[in-house]
Amino acid sequence: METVLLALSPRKTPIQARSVATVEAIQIATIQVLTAEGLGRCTTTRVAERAGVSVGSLYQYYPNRRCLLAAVLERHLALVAEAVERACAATHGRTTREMGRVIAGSYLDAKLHEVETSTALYSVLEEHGGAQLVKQFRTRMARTIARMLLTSSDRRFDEVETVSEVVLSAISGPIRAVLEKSVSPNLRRTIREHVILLATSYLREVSKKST
Amino acid sequence: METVLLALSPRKTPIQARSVATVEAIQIATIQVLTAEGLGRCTTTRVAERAGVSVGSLYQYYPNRRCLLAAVLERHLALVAEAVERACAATHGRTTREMGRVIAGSYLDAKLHEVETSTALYSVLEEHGGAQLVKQFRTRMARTIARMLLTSSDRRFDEVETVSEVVLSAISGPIRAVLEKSVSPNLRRTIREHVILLATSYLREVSKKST
Amino acid sequence: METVLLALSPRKTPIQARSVATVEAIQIATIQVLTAEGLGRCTTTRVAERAGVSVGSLYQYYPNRRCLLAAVLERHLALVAEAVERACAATHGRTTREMGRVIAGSYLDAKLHEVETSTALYSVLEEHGGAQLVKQFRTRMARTIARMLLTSSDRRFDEVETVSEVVLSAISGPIRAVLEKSVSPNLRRTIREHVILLATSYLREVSKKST
Amino acid sequence: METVLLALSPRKTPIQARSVATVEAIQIATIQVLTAEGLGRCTTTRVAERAGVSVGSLYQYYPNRRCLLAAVLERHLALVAEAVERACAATHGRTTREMGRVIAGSYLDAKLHEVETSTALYSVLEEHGGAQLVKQFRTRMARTIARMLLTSSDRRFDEVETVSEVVLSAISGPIRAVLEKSVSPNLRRTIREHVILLATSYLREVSKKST
DNA sequence: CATGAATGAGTCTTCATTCAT
DNA sequence: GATGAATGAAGACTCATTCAT
Repeated sequence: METVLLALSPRKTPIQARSVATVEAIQIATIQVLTAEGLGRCTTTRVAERAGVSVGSLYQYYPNRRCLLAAVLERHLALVAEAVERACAATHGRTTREMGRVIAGSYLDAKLHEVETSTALYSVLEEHGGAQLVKQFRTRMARTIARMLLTSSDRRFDEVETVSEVVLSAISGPIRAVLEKSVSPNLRRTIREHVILLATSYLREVSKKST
Repeated sequence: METVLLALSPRKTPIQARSVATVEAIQIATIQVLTAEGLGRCTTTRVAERAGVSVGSLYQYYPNRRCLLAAVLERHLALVAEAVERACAATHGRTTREMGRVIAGSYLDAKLHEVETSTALYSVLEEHGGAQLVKQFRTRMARTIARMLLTSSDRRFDEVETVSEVVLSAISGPIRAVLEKSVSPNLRRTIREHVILLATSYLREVSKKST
Repeated sequence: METVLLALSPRKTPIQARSVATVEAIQIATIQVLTAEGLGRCTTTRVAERAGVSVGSLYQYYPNRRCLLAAVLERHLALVAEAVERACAATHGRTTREMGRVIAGSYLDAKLHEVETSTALYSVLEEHGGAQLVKQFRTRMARTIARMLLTSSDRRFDEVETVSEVVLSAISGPIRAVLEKSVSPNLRRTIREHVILLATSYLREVSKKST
Repeated sequence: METVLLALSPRKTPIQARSVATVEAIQIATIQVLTAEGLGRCTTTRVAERAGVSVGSLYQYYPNRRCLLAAVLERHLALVAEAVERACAATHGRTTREMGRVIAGSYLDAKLHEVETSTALYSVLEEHGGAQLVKQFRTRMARTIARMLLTSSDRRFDEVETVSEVVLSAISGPIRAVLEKSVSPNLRRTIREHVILLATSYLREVSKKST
């Protein structure tokens, strides 16, 4: 619903322009409230207030709180997934080392790019079908990664499915830690390297040299 | 909180024994309700009912809902941490490979040992200071691991702090995935191996051979 | 209200024709929504949507929801009243038995003729001044009946007022029952006969033979 | 639920006494609010306020508004049904005329006995499954009446089922009219006689002399 | 100490109505 | 005139917490 509104709106007739602005404002407000107050206090009223619209308007675009949260989460996940997919697409046929680098790097960067949102949304994960959404997007990304791994120029993988799911989930742990603690740029860079190391060394370990 | 209560009751007179039983019942009930109904519907009334006591009694032991949840979470984290610490203690002076194996294995096993609890508690993490508790316990475990790594018989580590935090958080990602999806015992074993691989290969990569 | 609008538009210029069509559509939509969703969920928005017009337009014709409902109810009551009145007019001077037959029959038939509407509107009765409207129309019908009874060829009535009000209200009970239960055509015919019997026997009982 | 609470409470322990009082207060308040404000404005908040308790208490005894209204309606219907049944039981074996008199009389008296309640509840009929409740109780009463009619000392009935349902519903129409208009005691008495006449003449008409 | 009835602030959600376009 | 986005008051319902018994 909301995705549709956002996705397709090449022509913004005056009326729709207002709507789009409202929806946008609500999305942003949701993240702000989430960050400032926490999931528990992220009420529809507060979101609407922060967005500068009435509750009624909020409900015009989202059937209920659950869907609002899910929509915001989904949007974020989609952005991250797309970033990773773009990076993977550009790395087909390269070495496994480069692939590991790309996986860890693009994921980390995408998340860091919207730190606020990422952090705010962790709380939404466990409820509102958030877990399911994450699973869905993770599967989608894992598939992309698996496809890429099969094109490695120097190594051959068995069980690409499992392997890609494991790298992905392994990476997200440290990333989360980085996001939540406010680490110094320096330490952040160090950790970035470690995460890449984690990915590359694991990938090498579970693959065989291809002649 | 609850730990405190327990800690302060070395002598169990009949009356105190009852208290302990009640506290125990409440803890268990909390997890059950959490599992069955979700954090949102995990109300003090429901927990008390399930535990077979009155709400009033519940409030005798926990000043409020927040503390109840925190106590349950803390207890779980403590169990896991202790398991990992025990395992680490028994692996001082061994090879890095064995250490990686032990870290991943003990953590995974401890979590799997009380799957229900682990899964139920994920939702509590983001609220009620759960994140902080987790951070605290993770730091404690990371420290234990760091100490162990320094005793490695075959390898030398720089930045043990960072390394141990990274392994730990890297491991928890896949573990969580295993817990949430109900995977077949077979796949579970496969993943277990992969997680161990992940840990050992990373540890080798970030260390140097010690002469 | 709506009746007024209709009354005042003998000439139907193209524009007014559209208005009439719109009003008609709204009336029908109201009954449909009432039937499908119940009074509580019969909102102006839903009615407008069903009628294929905007809420704004609906408010062009009816100042508020209350009036809309009242108008629909009034229209229905008027139809029934007119049917009964026509039947009565054609029965002046006949026997009391025929009169009872006509009262019960015409009322029942008029109601059955638009079962949907009748049933849907029961819920409107108790609110929106519905009760008052009903009272008003019932009085009007009772008066018509009273006038007819006085022309009976074979019987003489005292208290025609009371008598006609009693028949009328007595008849409506069973009719309603027929409307609400979905009875078989067979049983329906049986009940029809009984209702007629009810009316005729009562009328005979409360009247005296006229010499 | 509520019926149960009321029905069985031979021993009123202190604690229950409070509950019973609360429930009673809520029931009364409901009728008062219904009378004073109408179904539409009969909100749970208002009822609670009028009853001098908190909304929370109301919801302790009734799961939702619907059930509250249904409970009040049911209680009233039960009272009326019982009155009619008692009267019928005492009239087995008598003449049909006496039976008609008893049916109409007891029904009318029972309703008049709690005019306020009766009137207030008409609005509840059409919603909240009220219609169904009424149908249920009417069926119960009709059955009682049917059984009685079969014992008539002077007349034989075919289709007792239909007959008793028709009398019952026929009677309720005028009764309602009496309740809603505030008629003079005099007219009320007149109408009472007419209703009885209605019942008796119909019963005679649909039966045959038994030898 | 245990109990569980009572409280009422705080949620989500709906809907009649208005008014800028 | 038509439209439908925006409004916000109001309602149903929940639940952490207290306290008289």
